[in-house]
Amino acid sequence: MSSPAPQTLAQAWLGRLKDSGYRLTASRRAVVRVLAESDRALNATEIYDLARQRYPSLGLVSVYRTLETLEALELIQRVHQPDECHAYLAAFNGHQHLALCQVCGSANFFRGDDLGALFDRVERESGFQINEHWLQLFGVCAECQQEVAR
Amino acid sequence: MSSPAPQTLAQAWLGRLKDSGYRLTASRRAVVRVLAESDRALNATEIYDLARQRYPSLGLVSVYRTLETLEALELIQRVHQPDECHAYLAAFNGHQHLALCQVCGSANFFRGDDLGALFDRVERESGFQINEHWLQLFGVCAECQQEVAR
DNA sequence: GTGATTGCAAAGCGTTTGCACCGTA
DNA sequence: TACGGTGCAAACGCTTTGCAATCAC
Repeated sequence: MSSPAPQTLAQAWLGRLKDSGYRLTASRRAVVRVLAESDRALNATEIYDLARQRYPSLGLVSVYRTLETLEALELIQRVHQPDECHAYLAAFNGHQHLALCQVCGSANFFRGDDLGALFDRVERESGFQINEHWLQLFGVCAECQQEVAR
Repeated sequence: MSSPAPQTLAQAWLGRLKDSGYRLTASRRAVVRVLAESDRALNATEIYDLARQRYPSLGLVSVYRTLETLEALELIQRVHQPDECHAYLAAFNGHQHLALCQVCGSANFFRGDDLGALFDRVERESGFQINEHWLQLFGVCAECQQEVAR
């Protein structure tokens, strides 16, 4: 039932799809590869345009349906930004947080171990019970800073 | 030119609108009052429904246009949530952060003084230059916890 | 008086649904 | 072969635009 050890993220996702009872089709492969290989969050239209380079007869509807499936399997996650809240990115496990570059759009996860004290304080002071949190940083990644410096 | 000291948040916003050269109309007053008096983030349709209780001939288009104006003046801010990213809330100055109740929807700001160390660490370890950040907590407010306990 | 603002209707855009055909397992 | 998955077209819901009438100043 279980697939062989995957060499790439895309292969791992395809294995998960197969193991979950989904069929491996050209449409799904194309969408999966685009998302698994991207370092920035992409919306449906962007994925559509990129994936059609590999598989021209892909339909936009299949992109939406594949996004829904991948999100349900927690392989990808939706990313909210000031002017774009329907973009998707490979999901990470555990409590990681996002740093989004405002120049190139690249997304990087970082650890947020130091947040515990803040959460404790808020719960103590306000009585608010915290179930979940979002922490996102917006700025300029190291690479883009070097671009500007040149 | 400047308006008298306002007694309420709604009056303060109307003063800012007037001082900025906007006319005070019944539509704007209705939208301003609804938003200034709400403790939860509201989207255009919710504002429309609430504001028409005060001013029935209000048009939905005016809600959208007033939201645009209030956001440009930084009197309100857009709030992103997992399933709703076009809701608006009174804006707070300085670096406050949001705690959103998943039961009643109420929004509360809290201080995040303790974040400096985390940001320093991220900048040092990754070279990412942080310009802005979003921190939102999702959970249950003190009032709703008591409701459940009853 | 006059020009900003309004509500209506229509257009626009991104997303979802219905359906007959296709291709994976 | 069976039925899950597809692409197309149409429907849908939210938001924006065009415009003549209105109303704040």
